[in-house]
Amino acid sequence: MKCTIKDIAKEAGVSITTVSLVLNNKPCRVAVQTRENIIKISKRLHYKPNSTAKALVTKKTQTLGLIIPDISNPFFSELAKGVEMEAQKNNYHIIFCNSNQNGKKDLTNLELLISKQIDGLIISTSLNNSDTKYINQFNRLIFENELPVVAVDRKIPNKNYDTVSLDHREGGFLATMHLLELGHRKIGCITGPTDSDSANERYKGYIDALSLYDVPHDKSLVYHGDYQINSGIEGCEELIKKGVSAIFACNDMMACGAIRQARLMDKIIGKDISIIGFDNISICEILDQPLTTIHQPVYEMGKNACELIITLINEPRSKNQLIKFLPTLIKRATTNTYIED
Amino acid sequence: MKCTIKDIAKEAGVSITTVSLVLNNKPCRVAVQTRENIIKISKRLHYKPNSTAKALVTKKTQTLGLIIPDISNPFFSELAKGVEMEAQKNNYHIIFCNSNQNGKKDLTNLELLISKQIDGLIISTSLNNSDTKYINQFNRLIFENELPVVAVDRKIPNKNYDTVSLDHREGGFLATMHLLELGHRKIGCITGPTDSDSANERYKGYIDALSLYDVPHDKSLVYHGDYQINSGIEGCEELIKKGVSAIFACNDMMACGAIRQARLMDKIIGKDISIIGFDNISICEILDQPLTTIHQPVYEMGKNACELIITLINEPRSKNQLIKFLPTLIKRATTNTYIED
DNA sequence: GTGAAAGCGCTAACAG
DNA sequence: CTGTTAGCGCTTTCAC
Repeated sequence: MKCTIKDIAKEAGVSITTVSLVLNNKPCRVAVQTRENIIKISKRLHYKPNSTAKALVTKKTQTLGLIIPDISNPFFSELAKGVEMEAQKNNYHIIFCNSNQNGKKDLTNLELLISKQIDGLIISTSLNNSDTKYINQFNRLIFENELPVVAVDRKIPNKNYDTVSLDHREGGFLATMHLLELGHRKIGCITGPTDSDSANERYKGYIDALSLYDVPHDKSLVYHGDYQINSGIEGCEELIKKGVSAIFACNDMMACGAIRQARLMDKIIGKDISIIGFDNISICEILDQPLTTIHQPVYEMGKNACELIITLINEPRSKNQLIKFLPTLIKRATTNTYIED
Repeated sequence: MKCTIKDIAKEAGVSITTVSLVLNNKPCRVAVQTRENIIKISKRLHYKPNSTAKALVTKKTQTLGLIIPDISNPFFSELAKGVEMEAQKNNYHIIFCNSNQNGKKDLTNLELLISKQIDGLIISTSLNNSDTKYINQFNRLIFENELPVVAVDRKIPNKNYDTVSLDHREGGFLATMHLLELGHRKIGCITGPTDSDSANERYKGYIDALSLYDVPHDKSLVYHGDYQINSGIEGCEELIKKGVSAIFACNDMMACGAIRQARLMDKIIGKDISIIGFDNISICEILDQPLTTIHQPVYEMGKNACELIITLINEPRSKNQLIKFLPTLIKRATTNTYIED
């Protein structure tokens, strides 16, 4: 039932070498007739080469590892899609591992993937700057095994691998500029968690834009959130009390919370108050008042990371790349021109 | 740098057999001292067994294939998470493939996965009943390679593999019963696409509930949608005109559309009209008026599918299983007691 | 207690 | 144009 290269060789009355040569389209002069015969037989027998055996000798598994914090997070599932689609196109397979925001798991997953002889790794790490012990072990493993690595979204501490990420600062800038251009001057900001680099960058972009418009940076208009819906609600309440006419929420979840709260306070969104989010999660469009937000080209980032790792595999000495994608503004219904009251 | 069993053997001054024995904890009498020495050396050298080589001899790769239509769909990413978490627990890895709703890709993906010697397959197929040619090839491949298979959510046409799915009919029933119990009698239904089994089942559940309450099934109160937001909008408009006091939308996307439309028509949701969805996608909670809906335990389904495939791998003769998960009602803010006007 | 040797399915020199 | 042979890294009988 299961047939190997041997069975075909026997059936065709040739050596396994010849079969291997033919089936791999090697530039080798095999008589057209033998060639066709071998192909015919391999089809009849439904021959499927054993990639495990092949990998053992070629040292190439055509398999990539993908380590992410959580596949059920829309950001990462979209990323995974981009990676996988590109991989499929290039005859690679993806083994994915959830690390569950647990830095230690990044390490154990890496060990297992190395055991599996992956050709390259794409990782959005869960390692924190404080996990020194794991970080060192992680980097040593990569080094010892000469494993090509591409970091996505978050860089690996203490080491500069090729990286694909988003320019979060530019995103924060874009969002705030949009509000400024609409005439708003008293603009509140609900930030993300302070230990997140990307959240901090978004916040920096907000400051950048304000200073470009010579708007003094009033720290009392900054509410420190945690990317969860509740901090959107609480932040919004506080900021409205302080009289802001617009709010930049550093992610869409918090923007949703802000909308909810603003309505509760009888504000009409897009009139009494403008709200802009960040991420462009799918829900933004579905809302009965679609959310203005900053879009991250996540799919493209995944695709790109995959392209990059494949290049790295084929040209190990290619120079280190640091690709930053640019976010874009998606204007929808929650932001509008400032009207003095 | 990369070290094999041989290196350890040489270093320890023993044969590779002994090393293999020790490192695999084989019930073999190896002197405690040699044993400890081998373990120490393998640690020092950071030995990582080559699973490719191991697989070649054991015929087990500890790898599972996961074929799904689209990882970026929240349903499937949640499913994938359940599968992967359980796999990790059992020392299996997951190779995932998107088929992009393309039945033919199910086939090519399967071929590649077989080449990779996966131990088992979990699949939510994109094959339609009409793809006879591919279906037959698909089923033949599985059979010839004696590959353990678990179908999730959607069954593979023409063949009864072990299956993990949701009782969609019960879900439709639950949703409609909820509305009936609230006193509604003129209940509209926005269905899913007619070629989707699960959509049809949900609709059947709606009919079941109506008949239980002796409410005649008025076909004019059924709007045939396609699971997209727009059919929710259009369906809602039509149904409101027909004077329904409640709507069962067969998925949450359409329910969102319905809410949008109802508001546009100046109806107060939960008062003038009750709306219930299906799926419990994450957005339901975030909405400023959280959606009442039917929850599918997707994560558990993934976990279960993984458990099932592992059982199947270990006990190939275990009897065919057909696991149906039960949906649950999540009461939130969009449904309420019927008030006569 | 430990080792020699065969072999998993395949590729790749090297011969002929 | 085709076959012989060695070997990838590991497990597993069987012998010592």
